[in-house]
Amino acid sequence: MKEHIAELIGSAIDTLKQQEVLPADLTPRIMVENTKDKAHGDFATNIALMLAKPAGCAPRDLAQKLVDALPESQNVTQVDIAGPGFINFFASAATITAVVGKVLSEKDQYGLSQVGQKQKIQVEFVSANPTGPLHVGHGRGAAYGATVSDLLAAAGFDVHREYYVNDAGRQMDILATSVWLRYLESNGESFDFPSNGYKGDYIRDIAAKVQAQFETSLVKAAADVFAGVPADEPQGGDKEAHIDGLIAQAKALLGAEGYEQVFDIALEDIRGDIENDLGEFGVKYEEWFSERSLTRGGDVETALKKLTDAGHIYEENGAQWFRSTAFGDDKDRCVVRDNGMTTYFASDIAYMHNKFERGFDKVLYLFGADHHGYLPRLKAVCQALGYPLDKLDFRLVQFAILYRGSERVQMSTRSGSFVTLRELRDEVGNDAARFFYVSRKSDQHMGFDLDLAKSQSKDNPVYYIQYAHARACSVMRKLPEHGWSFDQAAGLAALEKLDSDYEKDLMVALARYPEVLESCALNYEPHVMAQYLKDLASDFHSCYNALKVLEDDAQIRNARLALGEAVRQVLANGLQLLGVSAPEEM
RNA sequence: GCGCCUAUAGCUCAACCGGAUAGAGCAACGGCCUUCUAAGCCGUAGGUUGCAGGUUCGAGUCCUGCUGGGCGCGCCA
Repeated sequence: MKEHIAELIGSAIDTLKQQEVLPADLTPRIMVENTKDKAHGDFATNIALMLAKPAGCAPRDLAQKLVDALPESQNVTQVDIAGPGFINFFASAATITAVVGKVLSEKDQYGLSQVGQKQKIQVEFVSANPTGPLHVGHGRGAAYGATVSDLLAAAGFDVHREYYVNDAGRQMDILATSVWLRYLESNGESFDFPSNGYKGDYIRDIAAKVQAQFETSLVKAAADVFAGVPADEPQGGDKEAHIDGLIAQAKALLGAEGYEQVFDIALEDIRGDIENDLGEFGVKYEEWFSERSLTRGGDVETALKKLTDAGHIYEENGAQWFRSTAFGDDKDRCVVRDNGMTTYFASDIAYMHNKFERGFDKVLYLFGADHHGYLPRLKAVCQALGYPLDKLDFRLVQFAILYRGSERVQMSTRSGSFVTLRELRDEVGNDAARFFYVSRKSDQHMGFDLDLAKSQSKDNPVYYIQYAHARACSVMRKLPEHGWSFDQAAGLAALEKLDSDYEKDLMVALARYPEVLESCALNYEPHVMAQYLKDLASDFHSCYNALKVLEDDAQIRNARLALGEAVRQVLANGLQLLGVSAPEEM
């Protein structure tokens, strides 16, 4: 309908151009909005306000000329000029009721868009280091990424969801060594556990798996393990040097093969656990992309060579640097250390190169807010590799600040004192957690009160929407008790009998769904969908309380059933996109 | 010190890429179940959109400065 009105206005503008009221070279962006106030009709445009200056006349005068030039339309019953020069359109009853039949025939396809034109978009999100279970902070990124991905798919994009597994590097070594030390403990060795090691209980669980698979074959005496290792912090030493010393000892005593066995058990256990956790949360990936595969497959080398050949790499102090300052970054970035090891950033370069090589039209990074400092260097990489910047998109997801009541919860992965995503899901439920996470704008800081979220009650807005859905189902279930059944054709034929504001509001809301979906997808803003569903549910609850569906009058009854079913369908479609279930009864 | 994000009702958050009287929920107060699920509905109250300027027909939205909060600035990952 908005498109239709925009066409009418476009036609009027063309007419005015011919009459030389408007300059011929004008190509205005015609904006048609839903009105907030019923007195302003159903749709409004501010076009006269925007074109007043180029036309050289007062907004209201121009509005009048535009209205005079508007073509006739069966869909429009009245056009007003209001306020400073808005043009308000009143839609015909048939135009408004048409959406009900459309929803009922398209069902779960209603609202899907082809705006993405099957463009291939790669979405990377969560990508937390596989050094422990996900905590509630990761949950927001997971829910946001999954919903944005699903919205993009619904908008006609070919979406490839990806989790980048940081399975290389020092943190993983610390993890593997922590597991091995716990394994030694359980085999009777005693020593002070390194202060910088991973201390969560899950480390012992993994150690038990090492035990089950290798029994005592990987046991070494504690005295040998700690021989020559720098002192730990509590003993007046340096905790970093201490843990690095232990890692070196683990590699030396176990040999490359033995060390990798422990390492791989730890990695696969935690990565698999994360995959299960996210899977239960309704968050699925097309691909779990291994960082190690970039190093081992020569991708890092290839990407760095490409940058070197293009003259973006230089050597200094025995290390190699990427000249990211040439593309607006604060400082140049090291890619190969003086000891010959490539940096984490070198892997990032290779990964981006790899993404582009795979032919994605768009590459979307969803980061936690603490990674915002990476944007300039990643944009630099994109340009240095010779790809246009508009292929790249970033969204930062702000942290959820945790509270227990009014008290702030401090979190640290290393110390093991975090609230896990799994704990949250167990206590709040997947539906409430998914909904809560995406109901705020992603770049907005979010206060997450655990006590409130765990309260399992009315405070969780998701129930409000689910209840509306369940109510619509409930009415349908009641039909047989009265000896009735739903006659859809009769209902659709009688829609014009639904002339209350309650019913009209509902139909207008239903008609908005496709544009809400499209806008959410293109702007990566799932919270707008959450908001929309709350509004739709609210309209439905109001209508439900004001008007009885199961009337004796068969025409009205079937018409209201048709409307109710259409609302139910749209609620179900929207909830599905948010990863929230749509229960038939509560 | 430099950079990014942010500031809207007592609390948690919206406001459709500059539009009409800034909206919901929770908390507070008052009504509505012998009628389709009261996890609901209706009503009342609550605001100088952090502060000060600027841009224009028009600013919560855009620009500048200031203040408060979050985060980031390694040959770490």
